[in-house]
Amino acid sequence: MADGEVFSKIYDVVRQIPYGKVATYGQVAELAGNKRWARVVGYALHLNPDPEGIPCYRVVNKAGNASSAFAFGGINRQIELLKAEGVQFIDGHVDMEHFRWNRHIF
DNA sequence: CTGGTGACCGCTT
DNA sequence: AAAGCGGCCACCA
Repeated sequence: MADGEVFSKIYDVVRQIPYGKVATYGQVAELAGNKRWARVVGYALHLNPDPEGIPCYRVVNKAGNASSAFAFGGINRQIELLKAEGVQFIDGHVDMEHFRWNRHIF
């Protein structure tokens, strides 16, 4: 599988996101290898080949706001799922100050 | 086959 | 300090 090596890493990183935490596209991209892949991360999640194994709803932009193109039944659905995990929201955006996945880069 | 886009972010000036 | 631009991957027309 020479094609999709980056995608595989992105999916792997997203799967490593713990329960009750959220990660940003840039952070996932950075953990995947390069920060510039943030855009690729968005596309990778857009494909979302395994929504059950890849909690793309735990991935939000740096602003802490969910993507407007969320396709899980509505943008609200993602917020509801995150709230169900205990993630706090401030004025409609995630409290990145305390719920951002604090993971250090290898 | 080529061009352009997309759920984004960091860096440079 | 603020604003603007580019960049990487894969898929569609």
